[in-house]
Amino acid sequence: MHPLLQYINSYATTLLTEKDFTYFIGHFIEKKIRKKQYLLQEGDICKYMAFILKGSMRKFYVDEKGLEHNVDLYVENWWAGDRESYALLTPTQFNIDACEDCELLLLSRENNLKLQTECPSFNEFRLKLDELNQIANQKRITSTISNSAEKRYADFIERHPSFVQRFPQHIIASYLGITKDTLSRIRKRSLKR
Amino acid sequence: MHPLLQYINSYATTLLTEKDFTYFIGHFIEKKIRKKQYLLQEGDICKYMAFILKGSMRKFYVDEKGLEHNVDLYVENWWAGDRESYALLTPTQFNIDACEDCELLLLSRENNLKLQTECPSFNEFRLKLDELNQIANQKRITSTISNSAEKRYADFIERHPSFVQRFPQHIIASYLGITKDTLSRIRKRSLKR
DNA sequence: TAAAATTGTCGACATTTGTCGATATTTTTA
DNA sequence: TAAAAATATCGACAAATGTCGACAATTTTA
Repeated sequence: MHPLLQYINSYATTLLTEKDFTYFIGHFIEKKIRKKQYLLQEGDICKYMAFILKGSMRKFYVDEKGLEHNVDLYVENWWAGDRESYALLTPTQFNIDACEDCELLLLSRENNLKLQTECPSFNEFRLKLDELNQIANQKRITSTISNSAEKRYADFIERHPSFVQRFPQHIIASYLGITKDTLSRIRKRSLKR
Repeated sequence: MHPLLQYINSYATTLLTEKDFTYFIGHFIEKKIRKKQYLLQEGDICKYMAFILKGSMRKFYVDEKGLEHNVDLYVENWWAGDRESYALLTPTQFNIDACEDCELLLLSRENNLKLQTECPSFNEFRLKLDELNQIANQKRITSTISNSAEKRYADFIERHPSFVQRFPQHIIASYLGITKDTLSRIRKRSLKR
């Protein structure tokens, strides 16, 4: 089964048939991008939401001092994009690039709206996904405002065990809001226990 | 016009008529709660999402040391509740209480689902609200992981100027992930400029 | 209105985290 | 395969933030 069909149906109560899926998938554009290539760059309008079939990506912004801050990490079966820019058609402040070679399915805003009206399963899926997303954001915010760096890293490992292998430490550190040096110390300390 | 009708219509493209609204509002329960009373307590299932007509509330949890961490602040025209518990019917780890006397409109999960299927404007509104919510969460996460306490407080004032008057400092401090003492110092420093 | 609770501030000190330059190792590129 | 870039670690020191006890001012409660 196509991974996107499997994914959609894992969220919907009324399943998409293989036949409907053929129509459905026609609204997506296949795209491959190689490691370090950009899907989105600061100043662009985010034209597509990208469903990741294979590979990993990160979203980051560059502050006044020129430092990168990684705000999101993505792997298979996640959506990469800047929702603010996508919805409001404003220039994004973010960059998204590939951390590993990627296979993506791009969905434009127009096709997104089209599927929303034409395809009830997709609509339901969208609501469900937003719900889960909000739950995940709540957890991340809660952890970030109330825990030490050490506890945040422990939470991170628990929530995303595979990420530890797939993203370099300095990117994970930035995602957690700490420096690579601090993360390095935390890991060293944790070995001693 | 009823504030909830005004609110819904500010998000929907197809407006709710006054007549439809009469049916619509029938799905909500009016409730008043006084300052310091609880809407939700740790261990409860969150049965209702509460639309705030008047007043202010906070969502917080109590850590192992017995310290409160304020994860969300709410005022008029916001929704208070724990979405994870509401959607998945799991016991919540959060508490929600009133910071000022409140007038609320409660929407049960059943009525929520009912409105979703029966009322297209509500459905559209829900999607739109989730979208804005995610954008706001992205901003909060970005600020929290990449800025100093001082900059986070400046961001907070910019995004929620009225909150500074309506919530005590120690609650705002906790919301920002810093101690009341640190916030007190930050405010003192900022006076000198 | 008096007592109690809440709120905000402060100073001294402790702890956590950041900064920077150096270096070793691994991975990528030419 | 050699050179370059990326990654991870380290120590010394600096800066930011937390902890704690005290206290004054304000608000709430009885």
